[in-house]
Amino acid sequence: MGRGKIEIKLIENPTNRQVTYSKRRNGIFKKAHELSVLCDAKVSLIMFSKNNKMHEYISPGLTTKKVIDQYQKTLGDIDLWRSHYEKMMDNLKKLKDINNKLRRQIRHRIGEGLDDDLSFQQLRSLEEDMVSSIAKIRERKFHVIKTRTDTCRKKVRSLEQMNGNLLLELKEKCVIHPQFLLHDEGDQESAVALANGASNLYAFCQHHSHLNLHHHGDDLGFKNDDLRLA
Amino acid sequence: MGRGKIEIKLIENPTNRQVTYSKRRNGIFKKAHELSVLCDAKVSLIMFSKNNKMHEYISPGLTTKKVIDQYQKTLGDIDLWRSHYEKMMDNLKKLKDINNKLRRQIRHRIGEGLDDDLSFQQLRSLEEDMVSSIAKIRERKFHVIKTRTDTCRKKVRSLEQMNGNLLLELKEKCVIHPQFLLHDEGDQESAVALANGASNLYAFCQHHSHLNLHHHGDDLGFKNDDLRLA
DNA sequence: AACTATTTATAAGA
DNA sequence: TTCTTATAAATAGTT
Repeated sequence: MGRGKIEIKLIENPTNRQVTYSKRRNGIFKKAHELSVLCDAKVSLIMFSKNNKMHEYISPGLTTKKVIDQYQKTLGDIDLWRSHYEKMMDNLKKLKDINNKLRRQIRHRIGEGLDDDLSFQQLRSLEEDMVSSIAKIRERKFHVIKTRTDTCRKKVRSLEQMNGNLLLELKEKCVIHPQFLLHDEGDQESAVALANGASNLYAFCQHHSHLNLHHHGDDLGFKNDDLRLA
Repeated sequence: MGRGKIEIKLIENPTNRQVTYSKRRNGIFKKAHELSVLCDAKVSLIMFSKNNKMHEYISPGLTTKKVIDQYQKTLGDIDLWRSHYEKMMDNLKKLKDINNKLRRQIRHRIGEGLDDDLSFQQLRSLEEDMVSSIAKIRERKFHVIKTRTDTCRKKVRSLEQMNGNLLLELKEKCVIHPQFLLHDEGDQESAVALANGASNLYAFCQHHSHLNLHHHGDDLGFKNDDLRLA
């Protein structure tokens, strides 16, 4: 803006440079002040000319010291936040590394990526490890099956006991009301069928007394598939 | 500069204010950079918006820290110089005050400016002081006169002694060469006259023996006026 | 330091 | 936020 356009590069002529410095310095100071007033901003403008002469502008009601203090506090906060951020980034990186190692191990253990970078020794070691792992798994499997089988047997015994009791009760009732007794086969299968009938009767009672005795989730410590396995 | 002219006062509308802050901030940063490049100046521009968001510009190849350090050093130097200057000014002022008091005192003591601002008490005190001072001066004057008189008497005695000796010497010489003896009056005045003649003779002898016995300045502790006073 | 032809910045509007 | 544009302001070169 002026008689001619100028390139933004060092003005070689010292006189021109000095004149331009003066003029533009005043221009910037004016603009800084306008910004302070228009937008209620805190502005600190410090400049040293080529011959180290200092000039400064500071928003009204402030001191350069105050601005510098606020500046340094802000920087400090940024540093604080940045160090925190950097620690998080470090953690993230470490976790990703571990994650990748684990994924690789898993791939190896499911037989993938074995020809990538595994030495024979590593393969042998992996194999051994897998064999001993399988042994452990089997041992555990048998233990679980045995436990479930035992549990199931206990249940069966308990139910048989209950059935026996119910059967006895039923027979007593039939003595009092003989019309209930259609057949008298007295074998095991009949007892079970009667027990099922009793079970249905029980469900019927639930419905009418508005009680909710259904079990949710695994509150009682075993699930449907436990029964299926038994 | 814009579609309309605006007054330089706080923009009340927060949206407008924010927009203007953004635009003008960029404008100032651009100008700061141009100044840095055109004039090889060190520019540090720190600003905080109304909601304490910070923005800064710093000349290429610099850090805000460096500028702040230089700023503080410059301020320190200014303070240092100023404190030195202020001490000098203080001293100067004190000396001027003392000077004025002394001048005033002197004026009073030579009887000038007595009606300016002196109370009766002060005048009485001044008078007393002057009287005692005059007494001291007189005392000293008499002491000096007495000392000089004594010194002079001693010289006279010494010279009379010398004269007596010379007179005796001269009489002896006259016995050997009687033609020198014109009168024989033997009284005091004659003795003195003869002493003066002897003095001349003595000067004659000096001249011929090339001895320099003249005394220079006050090497001997008394001067011509001492003799006049005696 | 003052002037002025130009360039640049920007207020308002979209 | 960004773009446009009429207008205000800054300033380069000159006196």
